[in-house]
Amino acid sequence: MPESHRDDIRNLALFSDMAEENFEALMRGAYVQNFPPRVDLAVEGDTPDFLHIILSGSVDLFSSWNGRETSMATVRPVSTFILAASINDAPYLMSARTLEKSRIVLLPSQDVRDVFMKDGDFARAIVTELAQCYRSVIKNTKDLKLRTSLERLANYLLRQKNRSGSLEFDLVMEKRRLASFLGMTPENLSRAFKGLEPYGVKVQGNHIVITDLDDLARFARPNPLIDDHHA
Amino acid sequence: MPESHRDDIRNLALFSDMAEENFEALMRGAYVQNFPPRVDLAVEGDTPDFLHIILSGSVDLFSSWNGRETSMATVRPVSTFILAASINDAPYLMSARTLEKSRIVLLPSQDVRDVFMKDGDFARAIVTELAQCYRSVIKNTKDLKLRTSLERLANYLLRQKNRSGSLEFDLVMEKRRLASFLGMTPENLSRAFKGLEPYGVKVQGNHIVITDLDDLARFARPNPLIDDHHA
DNA sequence: CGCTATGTTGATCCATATCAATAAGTGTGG
DNA sequence: CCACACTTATTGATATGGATCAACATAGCG
Repeated sequence: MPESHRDDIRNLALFSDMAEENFEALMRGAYVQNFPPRVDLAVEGDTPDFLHIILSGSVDLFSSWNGRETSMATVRPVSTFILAASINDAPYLMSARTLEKSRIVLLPSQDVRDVFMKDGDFARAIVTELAQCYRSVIKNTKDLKLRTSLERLANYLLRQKNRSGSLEFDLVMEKRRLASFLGMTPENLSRAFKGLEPYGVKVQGNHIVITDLDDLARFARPNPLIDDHHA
Repeated sequence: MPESHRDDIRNLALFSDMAEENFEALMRGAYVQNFPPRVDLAVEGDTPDFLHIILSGSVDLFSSWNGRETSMATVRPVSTFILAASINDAPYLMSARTLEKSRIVLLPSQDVRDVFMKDGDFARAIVTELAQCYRSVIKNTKDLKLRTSLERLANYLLRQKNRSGSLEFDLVMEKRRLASFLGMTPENLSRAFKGLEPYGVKVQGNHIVITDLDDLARFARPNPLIDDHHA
């Protein structure tokens, strides 16, 4: 594995505090792989052979039931995914698929569990990571249960505005997937964008311009306990 | 604190592996309190002063936004709640309220974090607990996004059947709260119960009888990756 | 025993899904 | 580089799941 990747991983909060020898042990068993778009990395129900770390590209986490499918999250560099399943040695609850060409590190789950058992600092870092994941999912549940689809879209756009730091930005995923992520159909998303026009949202393709932030915020009523990710 | 409570807590997976002296340290700062029904134990947004352990009774975890409210989970003995917020020292994402007369242990969050920092076994136990919580919420999200309310109710009844080990059981919560938990209105729940009659579900008050398990299961299509809690 | 909260039922309304048709991209191979 | 195929996005018409409103019934509880 190239030195630069090693450093990227080492700098992740999850790995930055652990003993050097334990980190080395993990890296010895790790390997990096490049995947083309639309490759299945994991299927829900499978046992987690590897903890995944995404170095570049993006990965969709999604779930299916009874012929229906929904997008649960998008993973972007540099971060890990399916940590809970790896640690618990329990079946994946979500499938993972590359959205674009992606470079991914695979750490054998058994190695991760071995180091977890002997390195208290690693265990503590995992706690922090899982607590954040847990809180993110809770926020997502609140978003789903307490808001209409129009409100979810409005707040999503405000979050994207904050991430980009600008009132103009491009959507980071296909509208089709955004709809699924927000829990609606593509048709409904299309109409929802139209429905936000009166509140100062302009849409051209995947380019968004917020022309009246106050108006949009007044409608969306963003709330840190739902919308501030990593808080 | 009475010896019997001490043992109940010590036997929780979260506390069973930690060093005796650290457990004692936690217990020294702990105190037990009895609450009547409908008492607010925590309000979302508050900073987590205590990790709560429920010894008897039951507690509702719920969230609000913009005048709407939804029940997120029910906590029953013996287990802890709002662990993620306590460890992260981040604001509560859910409010907590006793549903009935409840006996609850309060552990100062600072003590918990102190022991967490020095006891690797405790840290590992927290990982296991959080990983389970995380997976539960993910399952809940899948339930919400992939199923209609009728399907959610059908699968809920099958889960209750498994917990009780019998085709006849009583609902463990008010229908009003069950509706909120399942993401529907009380009126809709009432009609959903009616809608399950053709599949062999009999309802009298809060007593449920499943008269045709196969038929109900054929409609509900339960799935371990959504419905098997603690798996 | 009444008071109050919960549960049911009916009528209606609204949000969202579905179905269908078209348009607009996007990628591929000739 | 273009033509074709295929996927995605949009728009309209319609259906339906679920919410809301209102009336009434029921059950705990003081």
